[in-house]
Amino acid sequence: MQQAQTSHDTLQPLVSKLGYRAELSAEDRAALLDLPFTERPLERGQYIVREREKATHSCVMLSGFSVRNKLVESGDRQIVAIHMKGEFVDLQNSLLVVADHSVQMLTAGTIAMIPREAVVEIARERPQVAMAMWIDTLIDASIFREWLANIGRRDARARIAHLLCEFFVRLPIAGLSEEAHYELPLTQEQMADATGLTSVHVNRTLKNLENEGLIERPNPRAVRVGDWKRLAAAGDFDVNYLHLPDGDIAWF
Amino acid sequence: MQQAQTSHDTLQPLVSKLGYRAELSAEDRAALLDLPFTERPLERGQYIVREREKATHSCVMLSGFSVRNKLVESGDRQIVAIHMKGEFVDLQNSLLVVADHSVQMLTAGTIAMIPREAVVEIARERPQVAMAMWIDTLIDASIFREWLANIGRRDARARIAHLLCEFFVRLPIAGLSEEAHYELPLTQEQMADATGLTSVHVNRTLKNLENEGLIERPNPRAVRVGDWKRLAAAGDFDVNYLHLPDGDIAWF
DNA sequence: CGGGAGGTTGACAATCGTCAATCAGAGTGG
DNA sequence: CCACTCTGATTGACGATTGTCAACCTCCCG
Repeated sequence: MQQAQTSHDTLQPLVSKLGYRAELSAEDRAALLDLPFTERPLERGQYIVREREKATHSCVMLSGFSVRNKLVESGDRQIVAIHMKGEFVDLQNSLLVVADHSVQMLTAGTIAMIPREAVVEIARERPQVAMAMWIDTLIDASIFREWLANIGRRDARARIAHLLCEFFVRLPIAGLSEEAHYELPLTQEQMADATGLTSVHVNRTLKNLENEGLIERPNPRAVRVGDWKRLAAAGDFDVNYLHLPDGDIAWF
Repeated sequence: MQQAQTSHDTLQPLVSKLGYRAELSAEDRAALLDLPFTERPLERGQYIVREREKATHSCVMLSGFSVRNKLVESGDRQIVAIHMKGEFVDLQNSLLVVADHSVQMLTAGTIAMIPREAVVEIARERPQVAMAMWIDTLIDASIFREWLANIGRRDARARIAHLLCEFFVRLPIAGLSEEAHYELPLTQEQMADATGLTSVHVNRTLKNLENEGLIERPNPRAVRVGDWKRLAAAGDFDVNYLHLPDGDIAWF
């Protein structure tokens, strides 16, 4: 079943992630690693799925960042989620058949494409795998809800602070940063699309957070958290919505 | 397993709904109807689950309306979903253990409370039921994404029009209205909490839609759709995100 | 060296929020 | 039947957060 060009461990990031969601037996893990897939390198800006198309595969991020976004009539874009290594990007699109949003690469990276039928089959055969994927979907939904509250009821300053906090927590868990600084994979315009603001206002808000010492920015894209407590307070940030396993939330 | 005071058909609205999501055998349906539950009448404003609490039951709406909401630090409320008859209200809360949002009755109504373990068990034993519930969760998430785009990237007029369109489509499917008019279960303040606006602005926006003939309002809570095409256009409304079975979307 | 994408800044406009008063309708007790 | 009260709807005046427009800057890359 396996593609020749890839090793048997390619899907390991996925297995690790799902292993947090539900107890998986050795057989469950082996079955996941044995899922058929095609590895595909993608460039920055490339589309994985387009709104209204029928998706035939589910994708797992192996490296790089991607976003899910929707277009509104005015032509404006709303980014509804950001995905990183190990995450399942469009279970929804392939199970729901007609995609209700697009998925686009934010940076260059690689994905593993798993045929829709293989996902359905493993879910049918292995209840614990199905449960883990279901819980993964539930956590996705929890993040959407938090974003709704963020965009609907917080001002620009809090929205940006909240987004920075979310990266600050999620990146190290995906093994993508250490210590208190990281490189943002988003342009200011993309941050605007994620927070319901404009790029101009995002720029001003970042400057503001910097002036007050909540963050430092060695360069426009790098963020160093100057004062975690104050940043979290400014963003009204409470990790609960990420539903992290106990071990990961020790210090937040 | 069944509670004495309730009939064997009480959960039928749930079975019908899940039956749309995936093929269910007669045994699957019987197993769902046999789920243990407690029927509970609730008053307007009563809480079913509170943020940060541990939920022990999943609830199915039997009558009335409920909302899921989150509070932000300023004390403002964001309504993230509205539920009606037949819908599973907090699968998420019970599987994720710690609730990331509250669930509150919008009107008086009754719910069926199913113990968390019974839900997990039926999902483990019956792959098709698990699949249906999973897909249900995916559709919930699709609605969250549409709301994100609505709140993040549309102006007040479009947000309100979109909300009215969503009710206009969902109510008859739940068997709760006919023809082109319905009674809104939301106060204007609640509409504001659902759209990220203020009640004052909701009021002005409704007047505006009325003046332009997109809707009529025999009384403040009743809505009669005056011109569906123009209302849908004003709200940038596209039913796709509700992922309705083909039979239901004929005329939208 | 030139081009382009993205970041930064200022002046100005507008959507939307705040505050506060008034109104309409439903329920309640006398 | 009539105050009385309470919630929700309505309206106006005013203010502010955020958007628009446009210029310029900076860095990277071919």
